[in-house]
Amino acid sequence: MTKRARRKAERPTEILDAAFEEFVKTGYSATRLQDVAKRAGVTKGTIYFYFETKERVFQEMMRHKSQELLPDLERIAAKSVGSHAQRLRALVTFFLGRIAEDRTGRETLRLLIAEGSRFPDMVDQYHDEFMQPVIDHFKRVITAGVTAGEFRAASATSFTEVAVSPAMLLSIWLMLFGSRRALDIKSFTEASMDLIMKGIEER
Amino acid sequence: MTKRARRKAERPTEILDAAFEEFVKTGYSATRLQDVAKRAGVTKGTIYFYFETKERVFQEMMRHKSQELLPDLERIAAKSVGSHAQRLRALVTFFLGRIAEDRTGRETLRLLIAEGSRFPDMVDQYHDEFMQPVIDHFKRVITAGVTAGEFRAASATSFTEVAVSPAMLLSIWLMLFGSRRALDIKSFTEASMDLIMKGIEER
Amino acid sequence: MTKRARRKAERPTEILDAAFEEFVKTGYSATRLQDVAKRAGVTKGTIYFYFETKERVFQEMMRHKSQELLPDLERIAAKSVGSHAQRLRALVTFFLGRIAEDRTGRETLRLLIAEGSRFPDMVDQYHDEFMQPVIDHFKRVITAGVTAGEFRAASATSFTEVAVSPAMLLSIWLMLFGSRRALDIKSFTEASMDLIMKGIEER
Amino acid sequence: MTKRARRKAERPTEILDAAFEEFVKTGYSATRLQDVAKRAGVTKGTIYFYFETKERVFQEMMRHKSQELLPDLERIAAKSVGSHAQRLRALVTFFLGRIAEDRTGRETLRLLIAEGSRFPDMVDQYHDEFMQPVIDHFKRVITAGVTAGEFRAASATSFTEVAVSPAMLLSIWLMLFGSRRALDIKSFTEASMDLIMKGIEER
DNA sequence: GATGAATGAGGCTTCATTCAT
DNA sequence: AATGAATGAAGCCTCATTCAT
Repeated sequence: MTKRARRKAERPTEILDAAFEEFVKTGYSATRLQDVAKRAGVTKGTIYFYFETKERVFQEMMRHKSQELLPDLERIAAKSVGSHAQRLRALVTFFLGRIAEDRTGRETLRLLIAEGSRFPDMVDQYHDEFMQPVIDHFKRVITAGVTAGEFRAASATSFTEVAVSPAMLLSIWLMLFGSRRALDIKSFTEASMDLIMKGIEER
Repeated sequence: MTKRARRKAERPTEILDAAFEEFVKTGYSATRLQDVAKRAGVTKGTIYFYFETKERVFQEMMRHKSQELLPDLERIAAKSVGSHAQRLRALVTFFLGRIAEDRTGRETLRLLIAEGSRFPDMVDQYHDEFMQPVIDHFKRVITAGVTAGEFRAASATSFTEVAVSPAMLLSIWLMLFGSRRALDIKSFTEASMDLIMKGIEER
Repeated sequence: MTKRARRKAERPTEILDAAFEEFVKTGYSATRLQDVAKRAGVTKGTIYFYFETKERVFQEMMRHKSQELLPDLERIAAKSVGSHAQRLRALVTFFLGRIAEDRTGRETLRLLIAEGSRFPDMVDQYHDEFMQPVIDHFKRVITAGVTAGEFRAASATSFTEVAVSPAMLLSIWLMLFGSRRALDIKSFTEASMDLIMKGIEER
Repeated sequence: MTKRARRKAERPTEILDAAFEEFVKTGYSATRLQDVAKRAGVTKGTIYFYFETKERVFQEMMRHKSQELLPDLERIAAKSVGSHAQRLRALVTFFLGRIAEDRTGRETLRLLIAEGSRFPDMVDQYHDEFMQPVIDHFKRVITAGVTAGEFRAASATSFTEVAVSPAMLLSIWLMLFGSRRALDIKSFTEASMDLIMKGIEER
């Protein structure tokens, strides 16, 4: 494959990466495709060669950026061992840690929240392909723990959305306040773990 | 007071209310002041008689809409009675219930998330005047409960941000998925209460 | 006459004076009647009570401000004595001196030049009621001097517009460059006088 | 050079020429870029492709139009021969003749006078790059004539601004009154020449 | 007489999109 | 494939003018 051909094959991705940065910086409406082009090192025309409209660029970018967390989560879940409590701890640790590190995931969520009403399908997709699977991961481990007698059979274990709550707070806090009103991530993670484990364990 | 004077006094609020609806519908950039005007029953020019720029309309609107929850929270906290556990329950119940009912609060948060990078001062203000006070309310009750021996002295009770997590998940879920992917609010509230109370109570 | 009545009678003049300053500062189109009102210590509505439109304010202001130089010139001419050379010297001295001092006259000319194409009648009026009379004043003295044998009978004395030239240069220079590129008015006046007198005197 | 490239190279000039006509017709503030575009045979957007703002269009246009007289003046001065009196005559003849013919130069001056307070740098530039050089041209010839004993050593020859006066009167007269109050240019030139030459010649 | 809230036409400017090269 | 000149719809904002009080 020639260097030129390689570049050609990478163009769309380069454009979507550039689009991500620009959309994050100024939001959908206020972002100029001109700036996306400049950041990607191409010209406006080139963007229109690969994507029909600005909307399309946004949608493809979101699709492109949304598919990174889930595989890792599955990998973690697959190879997790030990008691159910240990497995749940591993899940929580990984998940919160990932959110703390993963700026892309947070910004994707931000864009989803910001532009959701303009792109309802995208929101549905985010729910079905990310949110619900994440909740289900938790549900699987927790339900197994209940069956095994490690966790209480109660509303806290049957409605696992609540176990994901700390992750959501962390996401929003980091995207909103970032460094301006810093959050002690380590303490927050410990507190979350403490609350969740003590909250569901059988006595 | 004459009819004219009465109108003048009410105009700014009418405009800000209309602005809220429009900004919520399409976001800051994509909202036309023209439409805000129409919704408020005035013309473009009138908006500029009361507010300098579109940015100013947005900021004033956010300020106007942000100051509704806190007083109620304080009222609840003030007149709460019983054990610390009972008081915490009352707080959680009120808070989640309020989020479920209060579309305005959720949409305000949505706008803050969406346009935060454009209005950093607004974000700081939101943290200082809303987020932190809410956390502090929880901290006060929980800390008192720890002192009284009702709650465990542990990370879950020292880092009270985590107790607010369910509220954040509920907010985001409702603003994002709304009716499209309904959440059983009653069950979620029960699960949250269950997790929090069991998670922090002394055994 | 009551104080109120007196104020009332002065209002139009106050407005025109304010209008002069504002129009001078920003030109006809860019001047806001709002600012004129504020400077005059009234509100927009009041201006419209006295004048039909912005155009009218401008026209009346120009009429108001244009009628100050001529009477003085006539007074000087009337009471001038001595040889024709002495009388011409007096005229030149007064005229250049007056231009140097009279910011109003210069700014009026500036506005006329700037907005002339919008107000052709105003230009005609300026010519007929100011420019031509000034030239005629010079012509009267110079022609008398020629008849008396003091001045040469030549084109320089028959086409007296040329004797007014230095005044025009001074006007434009002061209005354009003002203090930024200062002109030595005393030297300029001397040079003008020298040129004119030596240029037309009989030998 | 392709057709497209040729257009691109010519566009800015075409736009500035169109801008000149429109600004002359209605002044800076009242001129619509829309009309400039139409006259240039393009659309609004195209103007903004080449120039940042309306102000910029005006400034570039003034720069573009201001640089036409001086080179000719220098050419005339360079190849002038004969006595100093003859050389001065040539200069005056050329200068007044040029002003009479050169509508562009007069309109440029008109715009400068009209909009000078909005564009002070432009005024300074006009002084430094046009006014002063012209005066210096006259000064050079006259001073040489004084040294050679042809002209008197007096204020009229040391302060050469005065020798430029007739040109200024002619400019203003033509731009203000134009055809409405016609001036006999030939007679005016003769009278100017007569006054200047007799006014400075040694006897 | 005077006020100033309200109007709405109109101008500057931006930017998604097109298309000839 | 890629460019970038050109378009023109659309939005923010201004301000002359009106008119109820």
